[in-house]
Amino acid sequence: MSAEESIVPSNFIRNRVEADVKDGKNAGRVATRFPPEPNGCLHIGHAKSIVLNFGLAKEFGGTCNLRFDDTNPSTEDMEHAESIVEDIRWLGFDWGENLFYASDYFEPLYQMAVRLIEMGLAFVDDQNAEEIRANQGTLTDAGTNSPFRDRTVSENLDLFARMKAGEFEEGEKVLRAKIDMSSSVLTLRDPLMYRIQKGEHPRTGKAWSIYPMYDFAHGQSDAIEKITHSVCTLEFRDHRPLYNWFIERLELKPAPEQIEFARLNLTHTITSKRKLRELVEGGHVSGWDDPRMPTLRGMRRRGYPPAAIRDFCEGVGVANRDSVIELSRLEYSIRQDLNKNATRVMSVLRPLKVVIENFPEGEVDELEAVNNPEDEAAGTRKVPFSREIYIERDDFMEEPPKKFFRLSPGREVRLRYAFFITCVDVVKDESGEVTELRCTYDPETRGGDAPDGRKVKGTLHWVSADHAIEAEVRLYSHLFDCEDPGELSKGPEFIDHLNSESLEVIENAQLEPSLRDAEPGHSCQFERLGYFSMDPDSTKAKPVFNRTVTLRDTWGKVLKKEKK
RNA sequence: UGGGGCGUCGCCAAAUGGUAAGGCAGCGGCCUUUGGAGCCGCCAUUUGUAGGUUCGAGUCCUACCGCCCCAACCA
Repeated sequence: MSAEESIVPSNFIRNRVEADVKDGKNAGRVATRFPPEPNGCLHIGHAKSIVLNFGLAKEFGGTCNLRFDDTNPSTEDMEHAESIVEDIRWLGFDWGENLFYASDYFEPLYQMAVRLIEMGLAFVDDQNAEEIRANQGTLTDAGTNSPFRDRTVSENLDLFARMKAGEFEEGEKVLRAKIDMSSSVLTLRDPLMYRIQKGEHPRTGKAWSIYPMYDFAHGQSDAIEKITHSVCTLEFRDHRPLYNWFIERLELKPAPEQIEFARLNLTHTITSKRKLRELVEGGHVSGWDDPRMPTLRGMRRRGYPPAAIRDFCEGVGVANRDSVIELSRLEYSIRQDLNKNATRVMSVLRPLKVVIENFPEGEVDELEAVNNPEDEAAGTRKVPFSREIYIERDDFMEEPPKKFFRLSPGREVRLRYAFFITCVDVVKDESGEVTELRCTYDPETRGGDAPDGRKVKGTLHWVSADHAIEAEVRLYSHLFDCEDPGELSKGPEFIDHLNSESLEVIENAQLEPSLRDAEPGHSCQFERLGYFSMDPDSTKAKPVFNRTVTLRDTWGKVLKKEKK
């Protein structure tokens, strides 16, 4: 690790942990956990939490457990758990033997509930959901005590045991903590601890007919695993008093400490589980792994390197105030990684044929090209040059504006790693569309430099027409046309803000032949265009490449500005 | 509305009573066989507002303004 990389920005959580370690709290031990619910797909927001939790453990020589929060069998399944495992591994983290499930603790949790009943701190409530809600009170008014609140311990014990035994139907009874129905903290108004669910649990099957609620399960699970710092998002702030209440009453030691931080938000995207699902089910994207999705699977398919995602998550910092990160910050991390690591290749997205009139027909010249100017060890490769080549349509203009220094009639430019060429003629069809360029080349400039020292302003990428591989290229950009699709509570639905140009498919891109043996997942830079990653949809006959991210494009900026 | 949080540059974010880091974005320039990368420079006389305490305040106090979260048998 270089000195540069080792500079981890400080944040309030790291500072807290550091202070705890220094104070000798928990004998200096640090244990965190990442607690996903196996009912959805991991996304960039989860990545931040993963990086934070595993990062803390690593930095302080501790452990980070992966714990599935599987307390609601009606919404959770093992398929999600498996995909989550795969995603976290891909992101680059390892929990060793420390894979746990909240369902591992159903028995001890049940015993804890019994103890609270015995202490007179929990009771079985016969009210149904509507009644409980009605007696909950409002933000300003206290709730009212359940008529069943004063049942005797033995009655509660009996009822709870029978709930467990499956004697009651769903919704018929719940177990609640006896705290304070007039508390201004709503989570303290006799919160539910257990509800009855008759379905099958993916791991425990039919063994239980009662399941603990989040508030009753999470803190104690942390305590059982001897978690020292239980990091969660801001909306759980109000749950902290309850988190601590259970742990204190049950005298669970050492007591874990809940610390809340602000979840990650990104412009031009959404991370709400519900909305993500709507995108998939509504057919607005091709699936959970659509390269436009902010899911880890989507980003993987898009070609985002896991190290870049980690760098991004660390780079944006951790705070306890809501924030929205600009997408450009993510792209910066992606480019930074790929610039160092991706090999360069020349591919033409929108081909324009160029005939080199003075280059002998049938002859092929093998030119040497650098694989990665940022990494000498990446070496060089040979690229075939011949009489007919393709260049990018955008690289030719018949009537060039002032700052355009690519090809135009009479002008000389460099073909990268090859020769200087001069455009001598423009061939058009009846409609006036340019169909072909006739050029001459200067054999003296082989490799790209003129012995007489003359300079050219432009350097173009190109590919030999006879040698090129035809490919499909999918150009992606942000899924939404506004910065905050998630905040459109008033006004149009988020779905109405889908960017109609988030995917452009090019069917006949021409790739450099060295890409012939590439495998899906392979990332490279198409010089002057951007970074691309080979898609699993690829076939031998027709490779498919996804654009991961464009290169920074200062010429594009100039054009945009002049349009205005 | 009761409670809990939070307001530092367009976006993130440091600064823990000692005189406003850094990154992204943006803007200039240098360099360049990628209009990429790299390099150099510019970019908060001021921390939501108004008062107060102090030799000294982004940090402490008061009031006000604004934003977020909480009334699932979800997590």
